Amino acid sequence: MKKPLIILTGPTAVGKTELSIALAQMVNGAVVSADSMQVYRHMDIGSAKIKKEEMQKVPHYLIDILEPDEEFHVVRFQEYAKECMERIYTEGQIPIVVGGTGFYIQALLYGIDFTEQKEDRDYRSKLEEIARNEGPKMLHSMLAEVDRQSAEAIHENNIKRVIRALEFHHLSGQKISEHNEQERKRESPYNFAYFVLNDDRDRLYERINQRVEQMLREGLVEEVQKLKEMGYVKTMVSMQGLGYKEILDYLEGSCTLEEAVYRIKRDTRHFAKRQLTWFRRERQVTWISKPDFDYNNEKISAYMKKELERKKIYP
RNA sequence: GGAUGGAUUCCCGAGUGGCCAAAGGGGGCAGACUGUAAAUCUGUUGGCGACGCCUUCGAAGGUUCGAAUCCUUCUCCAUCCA
Repeated sequence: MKKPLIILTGPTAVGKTELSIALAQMVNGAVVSADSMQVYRHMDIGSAKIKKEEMQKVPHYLIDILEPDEEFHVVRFQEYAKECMERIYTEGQIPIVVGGTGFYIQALLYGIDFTEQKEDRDYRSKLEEIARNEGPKMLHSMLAEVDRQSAEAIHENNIKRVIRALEFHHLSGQKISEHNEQERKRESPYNFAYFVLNDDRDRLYERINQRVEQMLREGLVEEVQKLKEMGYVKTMVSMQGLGYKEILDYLEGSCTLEEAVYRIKRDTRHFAKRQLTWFRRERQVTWISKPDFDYNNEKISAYMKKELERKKIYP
Protein backbone atom coordinates (compact mmCIF):
# COMPACT_ATOMS: atom_id res chain seq x y z
CA MET A 1 0.00 0.00 0.00
CA LYS A 2 1.55 3.26 -1.14
CA LYS A 3 1.70 6.04 1.37
CA PRO A 4 0.01 9.35 0.70
CA LEU A 5 1.98 12.42 -0.30
CA ILE A 6 0.81 15.86 -1.31
CA ILE A 7 3.00 18.26 -3.21
CA LEU A 8 2.26 21.93 -3.51
CA THR A 9 4.61 23.85 -5.71
CA GLY A 10 4.74 26.59 -8.32
CA PRO A 11 6.89 29.52 -9.31
CA THR A 12 8.32 31.81 -6.69
CA ALA A 13 5.95 34.40 -5.22
CA VAL A 14 2.83 32.73 -6.59
CA GLY A 15 1.38 32.25 -3.11
CA LYS A 16 2.29 28.72 -2.10
CA THR A 17 2.87 29.42 1.57
CA GLU A 18 -0.50 30.98 2.14
CA LEU A 19 -2.30 28.14 0.48
CA SER A 20 -0.23 25.49 2.21
CA ILE A 21 -1.63 26.36 5.63
CA ALA A 22 -5.23 26.08 4.47
CA LEU A 23 -4.42 22.79 2.84
CA ALA A 24 -2.61 21.40 5.86
CA GLN A 25 -5.48 22.27 8.14
CA MET A 26 -7.95 20.68 5.79
CA VAL A 27 -6.22 17.30 5.61
CA ASN A 28 -4.36 17.22 8.92
CA GLY A 29 -1.07 17.64 7.16
CA ALA A 30 2.45 18.63 8.10
CA VAL A 31 4.65 20.71 5.84
CA VAL A 32 7.99 19.56 4.51
CA SER A 33 9.75 22.48 2.90
CA ALA A 34 11.36 21.81 -0.47
CA ASP A 35 13.31 24.99 -0.63
CA SER A 36 17.04 25.25 -1.02
CA MET A 37 17.32 28.52 0.88
CA GLN A 38 14.81 28.29 3.70
CA VAL A 39 16.88 25.54 5.27
CA TYR A 40 19.29 28.23 6.40
CA ARG A 41 18.97 30.09 9.64
CA HIS A 42 19.33 33.89 9.66
CA MET A 43 18.06 34.09 6.12
CA ASP A 44 14.44 34.98 6.64
CA ILE A 45 13.54 38.00 4.59
CA GLY A 46 15.35 37.19 1.38
CA SER A 47 14.13 33.62 1.30
CA ALA A 48 10.54 34.67 2.03
CA LYS A 49 10.47 32.23 4.88
CA ILE A 50 7.19 31.57 6.61
CA LYS A 51 6.88 33.30 9.98
CA LYS A 52 6.19 31.39 13.18
CA GLU A 53 2.80 33.03 13.67
CA GLU A 54 1.78 32.25 10.10
CA MET A 55 2.28 28.55 10.68
CA GLN A 56 -0.81 28.38 12.88
CA LYS A 57 0.44 25.29 14.67
CA VAL A 58 0.95 23.34 11.46
CA PRO A 59 4.24 21.47 11.94
CA HIS A 60 6.99 22.57 9.54
CA TYR A 61 10.11 20.62 8.70
CA LEU A 62 13.37 21.46 6.96
CA ILE A 63 13.25 25.12 7.77
CA ASP A 64 16.08 26.67 9.80
CA ILE A 65 18.08 23.49 10.07
CA LEU A 66 21.49 24.68 8.89
CA GLU A 67 23.91 27.52 9.35
CA PRO A 68 24.68 29.50 6.20
CA ASP A 69 28.17 28.09 5.89
CA GLU A 70 26.91 24.53 5.65
CA GLU A 71 26.44 22.84 2.33
CA PHE A 72 23.09 21.66 1.20
CA HIS A 73 22.19 19.72 -1.92
CA VAL A 74 19.63 17.27 -3.31
CA VAL A 75 21.05 14.23 -1.67
CA ARG A 76 20.91 15.77 1.75
CA PHE A 77 17.46 17.06 1.07
CA GLN A 78 16.28 13.64 0.02
CA GLU A 79 17.71 12.03 3.09
CA TYR A 80 16.31 14.58 5.53
CA ALA A 81 12.93 14.75 3.85
CA LYS A 82 12.51 11.00 4.06
CA GLU A 83 13.23 11.07 7.76
CA CYS A 84 10.73 13.84 8.30
CA MET A 85 8.10 11.98 6.38
CA GLU A 86 8.53 8.89 8.47
CA ARG A 87 7.90 10.94 11.53
CA ILE A 88 4.88 12.59 10.00
CA TYR A 89 3.38 9.22 9.10
CA THR A 90 3.83 7.93 12.61
CA GLU A 91 2.06 11.03 13.90
CA GLY A 92 -0.83 10.03 11.69
CA GLN A 93 -0.46 13.04 9.45
CA ILE A 94 -0.05 13.49 5.73
CA PRO A 95 3.16 15.08 4.49
CA ILE A 96 2.73 18.11 2.27
CA VAL A 97 5.85 19.02 0.38
CA VAL A 98 5.80 22.76 -0.19
CA GLY A 99 8.45 24.63 -2.08
CA GLY A 100 9.73 25.71 -5.43
CA THR A 101 12.80 23.59 -5.94
CA GLY A 102 11.59 21.17 -8.61
CA PHE A 103 14.71 19.11 -8.60
CA TYR A 104 14.38 18.36 -4.91
CA ILE A 105 10.74 17.43 -5.28
CA GLN A 106 11.54 15.06 -8.09
CA ALA A 107 14.32 13.39 -6.16
CA LEU A 108 11.99 12.77 -3.27
CA LEU A 109 8.90 11.85 -5.22
CA TYR A 110 10.58 9.23 -7.36
CA GLY A 111 13.19 8.18 -4.87
CA ILE A 112 15.96 8.77 -7.35
CA ASP A 113 19.10 6.92 -6.44
CA PHE A 114 22.12 9.16 -6.24
CA THR A 115 24.28 6.29 -5.04
CA GLU A 116 26.31 7.22 -2.05
CA GLN A 117 29.59 8.66 -3.16
CA LYS A 118 32.32 10.27 -1.27
CA GLU A 119 33.63 13.39 -2.83
CA ASP A 120 36.91 13.59 -4.58
CA ARG A 121 37.83 17.19 -4.04
CA ASP A 122 41.14 16.86 -5.85
CA TYR A 123 39.71 15.38 -9.01
CA ARG A 124 37.12 18.12 -9.13
CA SER A 125 39.57 20.95 -8.77
CA LYS A 126 41.76 19.32 -11.37
CA LEU A 127 38.87 19.44 -13.81
CA GLU A 128 38.06 23.00 -12.90
CA GLU A 129 41.62 23.93 -13.62
CA ILE A 130 41.50 22.28 -17.02
CA ALA A 131 38.37 24.25 -17.84
CA ARG A 132 40.09 27.46 -16.80
CA ASN A 133 43.35 26.88 -18.57
CA GLU A 134 42.44 24.92 -21.66
CA GLY A 135 38.83 25.89 -22.12
CA PRO A 136 35.54 24.08 -21.91
CA LYS A 137 36.11 22.27 -25.22
CA MET A 138 38.93 20.26 -23.75
CA LEU A 139 36.82 19.16 -20.83
CA HIS A 140 33.97 18.28 -23.09
CA SER A 141 36.10 16.09 -25.30
CA MET A 142 37.34 14.27 -22.22
CA LEU A 143 33.74 13.46 -21.46
CA ALA A 144 33.11 12.36 -25.03
CA GLU A 145 35.81 9.76 -24.61
CA VAL A 146 34.27 8.08 -21.59
CA ASP A 147 30.60 8.80 -22.13
CA ARG A 148 29.63 9.73 -25.65
CA GLN A 149 25.94 10.04 -24.86
CA SER A 150 26.40 12.50 -22.06
CA ALA A 151 28.73 14.56 -24.17
CA GLU A 152 26.07 14.83 -26.80
CA ALA A 153 23.42 15.78 -24.29
CA ILE A 154 25.40 18.32 -22.31
CA HIS A 155 26.50 21.52 -23.96
CA GLU A 156 30.23 22.15 -23.71
CA ASN A 157 29.70 25.50 -22.07
CA ASN A 158 27.83 23.93 -19.21
CA ILE A 159 31.00 23.27 -17.28
CA LYS A 160 29.29 22.36 -14.05
CA ARG A 161 27.40 19.51 -15.59
CA VAL A 162 30.30 18.34 -17.70
CA ILE A 163 32.37 18.14 -14.54
CA ARG A 164 29.69 16.25 -12.69
CA ALA A 165 29.39 13.72 -15.52
CA LEU A 166 33.13 13.26 -15.54
CA GLU A 167 33.22 12.97 -11.80
CA PHE A 168 30.46 10.41 -11.82
CA HIS A 169 32.42 8.28 -14.21
CA HIS A 170 35.60 8.72 -12.25
CA LEU A 171 33.98 7.72 -8.99
CA SER A 172 31.75 4.88 -10.14
CA GLY A 173 33.18 3.70 -13.42
CA GLN A 174 29.70 4.04 -14.85
CA LYS A 175 28.24 6.39 -17.40
CA ILE A 176 25.96 8.97 -15.92
CA SER A 177 23.84 8.92 -19.03
CA GLU A 178 23.00 5.27 -18.46
CA HIS A 179 22.39 5.83 -14.80
CA ASN A 180 20.04 8.71 -15.56
CA GLU A 181 18.17 6.73 -18.10
CA GLN A 182 17.44 4.05 -15.56
CA GLU A 183 16.42 6.47 -12.88
CA ARG A 184 14.05 8.17 -15.24
CA LYS A 185 11.98 5.01 -15.48
CA ARG A 186 11.18 4.94 -11.81
CA GLU A 187 7.65 4.82 -10.54
CA SER A 188 6.86 6.84 -7.49
CA PRO A 189 6.59 4.80 -4.30
CA TYR A 190 3.89 7.21 -3.12
CA ASN A 191 0.25 7.73 -3.77
CA PHE A 192 0.63 11.37 -4.59
CA ALA A 193 -1.03 14.53 -5.81
CA TYR A 194 1.29 17.04 -7.43
CA PHE A 195 -0.22 20.50 -7.48
CA VAL A 196 1.41 23.30 -9.39
CA LEU A 197 -0.01 26.68 -8.53
CA ASN A 198 0.27 29.21 -11.30
CA ASP A 199 -0.90 32.64 -12.35
CA ASP A 200 -0.92 34.76 -15.50
CA ARG A 201 2.62 35.65 -16.41
CA ASP A 202 2.14 39.39 -16.15
CA ARG A 203 0.60 39.15 -12.73
CA LEU A 204 3.26 36.80 -11.51
CA TYR A 205 6.01 39.16 -12.59
CA GLU A 206 4.21 42.06 -10.97
CA ARG A 207 3.96 40.12 -7.73
CA ILE A 208 7.65 39.33 -7.87
CA ASN A 209 8.56 42.99 -8.30
CA GLN A 210 6.34 43.98 -5.44
CA ARG A 211 7.62 41.29 -3.19
CA VAL A 212 11.19 42.43 -3.70
CA GLU A 213 10.14 45.93 -2.69
CA GLN A 214 8.46 44.45 0.34
CA MET A 215 11.65 42.59 1.29
CA LEU A 216 13.57 45.82 1.13
CA ARG A 217 11.06 47.51 3.42
CA GLU A 218 11.31 44.63 5.85
CA GLY A 219 15.06 45.08 6.03
CA LEU A 220 16.73 42.85 3.48
CA VAL A 221 19.82 45.03 3.38
CA GLU A 222 20.18 44.84 7.16
CA GLU A 223 19.72 41.08 7.07
CA VAL A 224 22.50 40.66 4.55
CA GLN A 225 24.69 43.12 6.43
CA LYS A 226 24.32 40.97 9.51
CA LEU A 227 25.19 37.81 7.58
CA LYS A 228 28.24 39.57 6.26
CA GLU A 229 29.28 40.53 9.77
CA MET A 230 28.85 36.93 10.85
CA GLY A 231 31.48 36.07 8.28
CA TYR A 232 29.44 34.53 5.55
CA VAL A 233 30.84 35.14 2.09
CA LYS A 234 29.75 35.10 -1.50
CA THR A 235 31.26 31.75 -2.35
CA MET A 236 29.00 29.87 0.03
CA VAL A 237 26.04 28.06 -1.44
CA SER A 238 23.66 29.95 0.81
CA MET A 239 24.96 33.32 -0.29
CA GLN A 240 24.26 32.44 -3.88
CA GLY A 241 20.57 32.82 -3.20
CA LEU A 242 18.57 35.45 -5.03
CA GLY A 243 18.61 38.66 -3.09
CA TYR A 244 21.70 37.73 -1.13
CA LYS A 245 24.42 37.79 -3.75
CA GLU A 246 23.14 41.06 -5.19
CA ILE A 247 22.89 42.87 -1.86
CA LEU A 248 26.31 41.54 -0.96
CA ASP A 249 27.64 43.16 -4.13
CA TYR A 250 26.04 46.40 -3.09
CA LEU A 251 27.49 46.22 0.42
CA GLU A 252 30.92 45.60 -1.03
CA GLY A 253 30.50 48.67 -3.17
CA SER A 254 30.62 46.97 -6.54
CA CYS A 255 27.20 48.28 -7.54
CA THR A 256 24.55 50.72 -6.40
CA LEU A 257 21.52 49.66 -4.42
CA GLU A 258 19.36 50.53 -7.38
CA GLU A 259 21.32 48.19 -9.63
CA ALA A 260 21.19 45.43 -7.07
CA VAL A 261 17.43 45.74 -6.74
CA TYR A 262 16.99 45.77 -10.50
CA ARG A 263 18.98 42.56 -10.76
CA ILE A 264 17.12 40.85 -7.95
CA LYS A 265 13.80 41.54 -9.63
CA ARG A 266 14.98 40.51 -13.04
CA ASP A 267 16.72 37.35 -11.94
CA THR A 268 13.79 36.34 -9.80
CA ARG A 269 11.55 36.65 -12.84
CA HIS A 270 13.95 34.52 -14.82
CA PHE A 271 13.97 32.01 -12.03
CA ALA A 272 10.19 31.80 -11.98
CA LYS A 273 10.24 31.10 -15.67
CA ARG A 274 12.74 28.30 -15.27
CA GLN A 275 10.64 26.77 -12.54
CA LEU A 276 7.66 26.74 -14.86
CA THR A 277 9.70 25.01 -17.55
CA TRP A 278 10.59 22.35 -15.05
CA PHE A 279 7.04 21.72 -13.89
CA ARG A 280 5.74 21.53 -17.43
CA ARG A 281 8.00 18.59 -17.98
CA GLU A 282 6.96 16.71 -14.86
CA ARG A 283 4.52 13.87 -15.32
CA GLN A 284 1.17 13.65 -13.60
CA VAL A 285 0.87 17.16 -12.33
CA THR A 286 -2.32 19.01 -11.55
CA TRP A 287 -2.07 22.61 -12.65
CA ILE A 288 -4.00 25.19 -10.71
CA SER A 289 -4.35 28.48 -12.48
CA LYS A 290 -5.30 31.15 -9.97
CA PRO A 291 -7.46 33.24 -12.30
CA ASP A 292 -9.61 30.17 -12.96
CA PHE A 293 -10.52 30.26 -9.29
CA ASP A 294 -10.96 34.01 -9.07
CA TYR A 295 -7.87 34.20 -6.88
CA ASN A 296 -9.90 32.72 -4.09
CA ASN A 297 -7.99 30.32 -1.87
CA GLU A 298 -11.15 28.74 -0.57
CA LYS A 299 -12.18 27.77 -4.06
CA ILE A 300 -8.72 26.43 -4.72
CA SER A 301 -8.75 24.41 -1.50
CA ALA A 302 -12.11 22.94 -2.34
CA TYR A 303 -10.79 21.86 -5.71
CA MET A 304 -7.71 20.33 -4.16
CA LYS A 305 -9.82 18.44 -1.72
CA LYS A 306 -11.84 16.94 -4.53
CA GLU A 307 -8.69 15.90 -6.28
CA LEU A 308 -7.38 14.24 -3.13
CA GLU A 309 -10.62 12.33 -2.71
CA ARG A 310 -10.55 11.26 -6.32
CA LYS A 311 -7.05 9.94 -5.95
CA LYS A 312 -7.94 8.31 -2.65
CA ILE A 313 -5.25 10.22 -0.84
CA TYR A 314 -7.57 11.80 1.67
CA PRO A 315 -9.57 10.79 3.57
C1' G B 1 16.30 83.62 -34.38
C1' G B 2 21.37 81.23 -35.38
C1' A B 3 25.14 77.01 -34.91
C1' U B 4 26.14 72.06 -34.22
C1' G B 5 24.95 66.99 -32.97
C1' G B 6 21.17 63.45 -33.11
C1' A B 7 16.43 60.49 -34.45
C1' U B 8 17.91 52.62 -36.18
C1' U B 9 13.88 46.74 -35.06
C1' C B 10 10.26 46.01 -27.71
C1' C B 11 14.63 49.03 -25.17
C1' C B 12 19.85 50.56 -25.32
C1' G B 13 23.15 50.78 -29.21
C1' A B 14 26.57 49.55 -33.82
C1' G B 15 26.15 50.25 -38.91
C1' U B 16 27.81 55.64 -43.18
C1' G B 17 26.03 52.92 -51.10
C1' G B 18 25.30 46.38 -52.48
C1' C B 19 27.94 40.95 -48.22
C1' C B 20 21.58 44.48 -43.95
C1' A B 21 15.66 41.99 -41.61
C1' A B 22 20.34 45.15 -39.93
C1' A B 23 26.49 43.59 -35.04
C1' G B 24 26.37 43.55 -29.68
C1' G B 25 23.86 43.97 -25.11
C1' G B 26 19.22 44.18 -22.37
C1' G B 27 14.31 42.57 -22.00
C1' G B 28 10.70 38.88 -23.80
C1' C B 29 9.65 33.84 -25.26
C1' A B 30 11.02 28.62 -25.47
C1' G B 31 14.11 24.62 -23.79
C1' A B 32 17.80 21.43 -20.97
C1' C B 33 18.59 19.81 -16.09
C1' U B 34 19.33 13.12 -11.80
C1' G B 35 25.06 15.67 -5.53
C1' U B 36 26.30 23.39 -5.61
C1' A B 37 19.41 23.63 -8.81
C1' A B 38 17.36 30.76 -5.89
C1' A B 39 22.75 27.08 -9.41
C1' U B 40 24.50 26.08 -14.42
C1' C B 41 23.69 26.07 -19.57
C1' U B 42 21.18 26.33 -24.68
C1' G B 43 17.97 28.18 -28.55
C1' U B 44 14.95 32.03 -30.46
C1' U B 45 13.27 37.18 -31.06
C1' G B 46 9.65 42.07 -38.07
C1' G B 47 5.57 39.40 -40.98
C1' C B 48 4.16 35.43 -44.16
C1' G B 49 1.24 30.01 -47.82
C1' A B 50 8.96 30.62 -45.73
C1' C B 51 15.89 27.54 -50.04
C1' G B 52 11.03 32.70 -51.75
C1' C B 53 8.14 36.99 -50.93
C1' C B 54 6.32 41.37 -48.17
C1' U B 55 6.87 45.61 -44.59
C1' U B 56 10.92 48.08 -41.47
C1' C B 57 16.20 52.24 -39.86
C1' G B 58 11.77 60.15 -37.67
C1' A B 59 8.38 62.07 -42.35
C1' A B 60 7.98 63.31 -47.48
C1' G B 61 10.45 63.78 -51.95
C1' G B 62 15.02 63.01 -54.98
C1' U B 63 19.92 60.82 -56.91
C1' U B 64 21.35 55.63 -58.17
C1' C B 65 20.97 49.39 -61.49
C1' G B 66 20.82 49.43 -55.93
C1' A B 67 19.94 53.71 -49.97
C1' A B 68 19.50 52.72 -42.86
C1' U B 69 23.75 54.77 -45.36
C1' C B 70 24.15 60.37 -50.46
C1' C B 71 20.99 65.18 -51.60
C1' U B 72 16.55 68.50 -50.48
C1' U B 73 12.66 70.07 -47.39
C1' C B 74 9.97 69.22 -43.00
C1' U B 75 9.08 67.41 -37.72
C1' C B 76 10.97 66.36 -33.02
C1' C B 77 15.12 66.06 -29.29
C1' A B 78 19.98 67.68 -27.11
C1' U B 79 23.80 71.23 -26.42
C1' C B 80 25.72 75.98 -27.38
C1' C B 81 25.26 81.28 -29.14
C1' A B 82 21.81 85.28 -29.20
